[in-house]
Amino acid sequence: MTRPERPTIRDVARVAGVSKGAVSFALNGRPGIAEGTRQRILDAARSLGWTPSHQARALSVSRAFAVGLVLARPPELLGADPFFPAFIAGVERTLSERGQALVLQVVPDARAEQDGYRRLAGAGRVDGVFLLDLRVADPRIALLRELGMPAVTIARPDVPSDFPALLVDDRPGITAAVRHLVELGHRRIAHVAGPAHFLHGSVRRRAWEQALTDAGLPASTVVESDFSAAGGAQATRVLLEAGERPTAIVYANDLMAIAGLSVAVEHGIAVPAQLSVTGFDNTELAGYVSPPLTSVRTDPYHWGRSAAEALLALIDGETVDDVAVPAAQLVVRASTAPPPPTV
Amino acid sequence: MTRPERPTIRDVARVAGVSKGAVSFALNGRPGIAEGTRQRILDAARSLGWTPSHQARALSVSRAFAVGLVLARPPELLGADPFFPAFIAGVERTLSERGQALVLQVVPDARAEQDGYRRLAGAGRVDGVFLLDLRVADPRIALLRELGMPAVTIARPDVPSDFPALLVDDRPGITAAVRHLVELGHRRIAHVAGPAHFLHGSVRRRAWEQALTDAGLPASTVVESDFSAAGGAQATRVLLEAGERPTAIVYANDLMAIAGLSVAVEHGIAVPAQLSVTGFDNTELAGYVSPPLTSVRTDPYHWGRSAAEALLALIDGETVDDVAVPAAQLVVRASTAPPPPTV
DNA sequence: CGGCGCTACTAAACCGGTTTGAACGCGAAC
DNA sequence: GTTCGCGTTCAAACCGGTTTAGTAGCGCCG
Repeated sequence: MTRPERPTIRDVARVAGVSKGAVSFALNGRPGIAEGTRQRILDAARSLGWTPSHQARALSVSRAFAVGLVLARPPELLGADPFFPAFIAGVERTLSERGQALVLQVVPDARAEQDGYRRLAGAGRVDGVFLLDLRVADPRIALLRELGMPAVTIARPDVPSDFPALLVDDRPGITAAVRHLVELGHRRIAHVAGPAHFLHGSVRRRAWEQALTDAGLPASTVVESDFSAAGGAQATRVLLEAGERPTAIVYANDLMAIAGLSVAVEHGIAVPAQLSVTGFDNTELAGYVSPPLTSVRTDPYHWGRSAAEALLALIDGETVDDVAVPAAQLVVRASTAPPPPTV
Repeated sequence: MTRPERPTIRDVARVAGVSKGAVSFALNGRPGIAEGTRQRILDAARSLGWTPSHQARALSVSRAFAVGLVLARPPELLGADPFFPAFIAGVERTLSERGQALVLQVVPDARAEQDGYRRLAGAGRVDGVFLLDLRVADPRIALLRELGMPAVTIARPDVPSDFPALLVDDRPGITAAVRHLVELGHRRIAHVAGPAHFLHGSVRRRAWEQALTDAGLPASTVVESDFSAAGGAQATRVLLEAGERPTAIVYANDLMAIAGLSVAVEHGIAVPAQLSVTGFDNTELAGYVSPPLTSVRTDPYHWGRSAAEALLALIDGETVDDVAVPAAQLVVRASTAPPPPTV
C-alpha cells in the first residue's frame, strides 16, 4: 500500500537539464522555448511517467477543475426519478472530456441545499455549479451571486434566472398530449400533477390547463400528487371514484401513470377502451407495460451535456446565452384511444 | 462576477497578531497554544469569515479529500437501473458528513473504465476508489494495486477481491423466492437471468439452480437477458411460447419482471392464476403494477453508506475487514399464487 | 548563578505547480 | 564598438495551507 513516489516537474527539470520554469512552459506549449529544448523536456517527462499534480495546479491557478451539483432529494426518491441518472451521466461525459470533475452532494431537503452550495463555494471546491429544481424567487440565486460563483440553471419558462439557463420547456409535450386526446374525441381530460412547488410540476399543470382552454374545453379536475408511484395510485383512485369520471388522464410523469394503470385495472376500467392515459418522461418501461404507455419523450442526457458545456464556457469567462433544448415529443402508444361512445 | 477575495490564514494571523503557524495550530486544535491566544485567533478567523482553502490543504497534506467511482455503463441504461442512484446517494451522504467529495466518472464500456481509474489516480484527484461490477480475475484489481490506490469492492460471493469488500449476497433472496414458489406447489420454475458476465447476473442464476436442486426439482429453463425491459419482454416471450410452459418465472430484476407481466397479458395468460412471477430489487413501482409484484428487497442506499465508511477508514490507514450486508428479503405480493390445478 | 526543561510562539521550509523579472547570448543597426 | 532588441532561459516569488526547527521567556533545581 506504499504509494509510489510520483515524479514532479522538478525531476523532469533535472533530467532535461533545465529549470522548473522552462519545464512548465514547455509542457503547456507556451512560446519562448527552443524547439530542441522543448523536445528534450517532453521526452524527459514521458520517460519519467510524469503526470501533473491536480492539487498543485489547482492551488497555483486557483481553480478547482470541478463543478458542483447539489441534489435536494430524500435519497429514497432518487432511485425512482429517471431524470437524475441520465442528466448526471450527460454532465459527466462532457466534464471528463475536458478534465473536469463533478462534485455531487446529496442533501435531504431544500434548507440543507443552501448550506451545500455554501460549503462547496467556501472551500473553493468547485468553479461553478448547476442549479436544479429552480423555484420562483429562488434564494440560491442571490446566494450564488453574493459568492461570485458562476452557475447555470435548469430553468423553466417564465422564470428569469439571472444566470445563463438551459431552457427546458415541457409545455409542447403536454400540449401535444392533450391535443392528441382531444383529437381522439375526449372532453373530460383530468390531470395528475407533480407538487406545485416544483416548477416542472406547476409548468406541466398550467400547460394542461392552457391546452384545454385552447381546445375550447372547460376546466377539468386536477389532483396534485408527488411524482411517486404511491402518489400516482392514490390520485388515480380519487379521480376514478369521483362522480363524473374523466375519460382521459394526463399524468405529469410515467411513474404515476404506470401506477395509475393498475388502479384502473383494479377498478375494472379498461385502458384504453374506457380510459386513456398519458405519461411523461418516456422511461424505458413505458413501452413495456400493458397497455404500452403513450408518453412524452425528453432527453435529460443531452440536457446534461449542454448544461455542462454552458457552465464550462461561463467559467472560462465567455459570455453565455441561454440554451434552448429541443421540444419534448409525444410518443403515441396503445394507452390512448377514442373515449367510449356512451357517456 | 468578481469573486470576493477570500481571507487566508495570513490575514487571520495579522489580525490576531500572531504567526501563520500559530493560526494553523490553533485552528486544528493542536496543543502548544495558550488558551487566550487560541481564542483570539478563533475570534479573528470568525470575524473575517475565514474558511480553509481546500486546494491549499490538499496540496500540503497531499490528500485529495475525494474518492472516485467509475461507472462503466452506456448512459441510456443508467436511467433504468434503480441501483446506482440509491447507492450513490448513500455514498455521498457519508462522504459529505466527513467533508469528502465524490468524483464520478461515467464511461461507455469496460475498456474505458481502466483509463478512468488511471486518470483519477494519476492526477491525484482521489484518495481511494470503489470497484463495482466486479468480474472474475478483474484486471482493475492489479491496476489499483500497482497504483497503490486504496479501494473497496462491491463483491459477490466466491470472488476474492484482494481489497476490503462489501459482501452483497443475492442468493438468500433468490432462494427465498424459489422456496416460496415451491411451497405454493410450483414445479416448473423458469428464470430470466441477467448477463452472465455480470456477477450479479450469474450469482442469481446459480442461486436459482441451486434452490431448484435443493427442492428436489429437475433443472428448468433459463433465458439469459440483459436487465432491460425490452430484454425481459423478449425473454418472457420465449418462455411463454415454449412447448412446456413454466408455471412460474423468477426474474433477475424488477424491470424485466414488469415487462414480463405485460407479455403475459398479451398472451392471455393470467397472473398469478396461470403464471406466478417474482422480481428483484423491490423498486417502488413493484408495489403498484398489476398485479403487485412479489420481489426481493435490497438496500443499495445503505450499501453505499457502508462502502463509503469502509473506504474512508481504509484511506485513514485503518485495517478494514469485509463488511457483510443484511440478507435480501422476499416481499410477497399478489403476483405469486399456487399453480393452476390442471397441467 | 548556570544549566535544564518546559511552554508558547516565530520563522522558514515545504507541497508541486505557474508566473514574473531579470539576465544572458547573439546578431543587426548606428 | 557600443547599443539596441530579440529569443531563450533561469531564479525566485507565489498560491494557502502544514510542519519542522529553532528561540525567547520562565520557573526550578542543584
